[in-house]
Amino acid sequence: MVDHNELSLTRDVGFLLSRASGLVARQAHAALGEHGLRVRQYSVLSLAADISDGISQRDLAAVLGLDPSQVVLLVDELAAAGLVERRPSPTDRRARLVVATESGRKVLRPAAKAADRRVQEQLRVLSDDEQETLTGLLARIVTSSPE
Amino acid sequence: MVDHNELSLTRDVGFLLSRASGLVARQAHAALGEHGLRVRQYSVLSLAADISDGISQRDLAAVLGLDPSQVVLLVDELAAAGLVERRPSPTDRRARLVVATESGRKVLRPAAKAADRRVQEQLRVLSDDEQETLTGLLARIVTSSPE
DNA sequence: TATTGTTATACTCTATAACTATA
DNA sequence: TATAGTTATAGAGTATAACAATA
Repeated sequence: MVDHNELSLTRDVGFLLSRASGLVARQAHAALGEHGLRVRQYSVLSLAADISDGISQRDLAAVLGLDPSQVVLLVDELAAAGLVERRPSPTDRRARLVVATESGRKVLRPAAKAADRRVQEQLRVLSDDEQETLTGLLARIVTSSPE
Repeated sequence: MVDHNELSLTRDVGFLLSRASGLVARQAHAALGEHGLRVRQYSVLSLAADISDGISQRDLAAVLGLDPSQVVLLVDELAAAGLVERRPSPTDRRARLVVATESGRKVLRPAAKAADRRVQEQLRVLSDDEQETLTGLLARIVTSSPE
């Protein structure tokens, strides 16, 4: 056995972020899998459902922190499953707006609930206030970072 | 453009953890790369250096949250570079203890400093107190999770 | 029987470069 | 010239299963 308090990694923010993220992602992945979604697909579908006019793939990539080429494949998969569709942008003939279909919204709602329930279970070591604090700190890191 | 405040993902802990972790890992990866290390290799080397008697691969896997089979490859790479060595355990002939070599410690120190500097730059949106709070919250999530 | 380390495999994630069509 | 989307590729991360040696 190993005493965690002796280890520099135990106080390393990068390591802790990676570990915590991995643990939570694993739970989310398991919960979403029962609804036929991977985490990445879920996040794309969630964004497409949030923005009723549709969102360009470029904006999807920016919000998700992904390369646009990765978004293409994710949207391909969701479109093949009938959960989103690509519509031509009325203002830019290069762009294609990704919109959640009715079927996509029907899948999204219970999937979101299932994932949230699982993640909440895992975060129950933190009080509601502490979870709020964590969310706020993480959001500031994310929004302050360029690119 | 997209207004972040309208999006459910912007308040999703799992998403924020994944984004923040990715952003920090990218910086750490860039800084460590200049010292010939990837993030995973760095964390193994750091643990091996912290525990002077050596640490079994099984314990490495447990602390790092990795599968033991992944640790084999990481230790292979570090051993090939002369940064760690595998010693037979005096008490268990199945186990092999991973120990940092003198050369490994010489690589580790500046690498750790470079990575820390880069990550600190990225986290400068948070005060020292806030960083402490974040670290504490993350540590509780990690240590409270089974497996 | 269970555990330590190992090999193997497959899938996902991440990073990059290059191309097309439009702006 | 620059941008939106696309295709292609390669390396790294992650998840499993199975096996030999040892406990």
